[in-house]
Amino acid sequence: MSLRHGLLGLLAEGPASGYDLARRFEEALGPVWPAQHPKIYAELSRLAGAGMIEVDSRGPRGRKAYRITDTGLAEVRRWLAEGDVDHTLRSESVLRSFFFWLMEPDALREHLRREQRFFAETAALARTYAAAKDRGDFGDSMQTKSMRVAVEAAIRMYQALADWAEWAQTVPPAVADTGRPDEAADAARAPTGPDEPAAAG
Amino acid sequence: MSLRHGLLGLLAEGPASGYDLARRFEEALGPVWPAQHPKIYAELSRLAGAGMIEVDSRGPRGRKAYRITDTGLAEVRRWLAEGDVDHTLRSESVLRSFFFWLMEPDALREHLRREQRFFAETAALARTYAAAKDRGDFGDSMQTKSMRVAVEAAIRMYQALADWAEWAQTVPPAVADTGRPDEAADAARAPTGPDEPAAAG
DNA sequence: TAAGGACATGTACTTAGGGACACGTGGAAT
DNA sequence: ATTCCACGTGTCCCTAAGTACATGTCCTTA
Repeated sequence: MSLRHGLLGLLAEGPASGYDLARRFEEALGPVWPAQHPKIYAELSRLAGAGMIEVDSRGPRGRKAYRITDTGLAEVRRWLAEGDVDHTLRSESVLRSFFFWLMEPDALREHLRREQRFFAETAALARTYAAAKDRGDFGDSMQTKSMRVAVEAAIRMYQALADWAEWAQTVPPAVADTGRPDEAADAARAPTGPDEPAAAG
Repeated sequence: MSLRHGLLGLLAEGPASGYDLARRFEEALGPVWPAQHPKIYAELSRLAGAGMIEVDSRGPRGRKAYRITDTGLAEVRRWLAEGDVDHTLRSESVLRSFFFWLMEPDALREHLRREQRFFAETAALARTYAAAKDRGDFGDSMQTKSMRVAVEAAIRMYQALADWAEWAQTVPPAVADTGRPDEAADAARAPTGPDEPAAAG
């Protein structure tokens, strides 16, 4: 349940409304931890109920800004100190790659080109943020420095994926010219013996 | 709903039971797309209902092996051909990094060391699979080649994250000596004006 | 002054994910 | 003979995530 801690972490930087937090999630945390506003408002209520945040101020359009409490601050810190990190990297791009052999060579090439472009552009975008931060455009608070570290992760991951997509385009000749995809597919549908052992571990 | 397509993709390689598929998801697809057996069995029923798979054979302990149908095969192919790829990379590791400024310098250093080690080890493990495949240990079917491409993604992503964690350890001096973490936290709790504009986009 | 868009908060509903529980079988080793 | 373990399939329930819907306000611009 990292949304809870994401919200607390953002509120540790200063008071913010649900709307603010939704925007920050979309803009900054979105790529690594998506969250829509309904979830955020719901979680804020829960956090307020648990005494981890409290209403800091009320603004124009029913705006409610929340402030983190000592309890809330202790909770984020506890979460950060606790070592159990979930290391799964859900990636549909990589999931798809397991099944590239089912694609037509042309479609695959086109797909990889698109993926490469997307990842390269995203990496480039992250680099411009990093450059702005390094120039000091956002000040040099500790929060900004952490953000810089997070952006560096984005740069490296997206660049790695861009490189991967580029590299994969050099492989397809081998993938493509092994035979028609339908051979294997026919084999799959044929009533063969029950098992083949799982391949990779 | 990629679980559905993951299952269809695996079944395109040949008939398999829910148990087999659960194992393959855990062993091969786990890091990029986790799925537990209850979800898998449920989804298999749904797929069978939709005529995308059918029972291929029954084995010893009530074992049911499924086979993909032409409808099912068409559906995976449709999914693969359709361009809408969800590019979010849910990563708790990176999410946490946004909040590194809330951690004590020592704990942070230790955390980063652990992360680096984990990612490096995972990358190394992926490399041994890649090497085995390159030696031809798993044959050279098209499926194996796709798997090799997927493994390459794992290698590069995990290596990127390992490098990132290592790099991050060289930054902390700056993160650490900017001031006591509690200053900012105190500021967060202080009843200041409602807003500061969201920083990064 | 009318209209459009950003601001702002929520509810309702549906699906996905994950853990706990439940049950039974076949084979291998003690 | 018994015991243990891997095999094998499922249900139940709670939480998380995501989409659609609903409502209203303030400000700017045509």
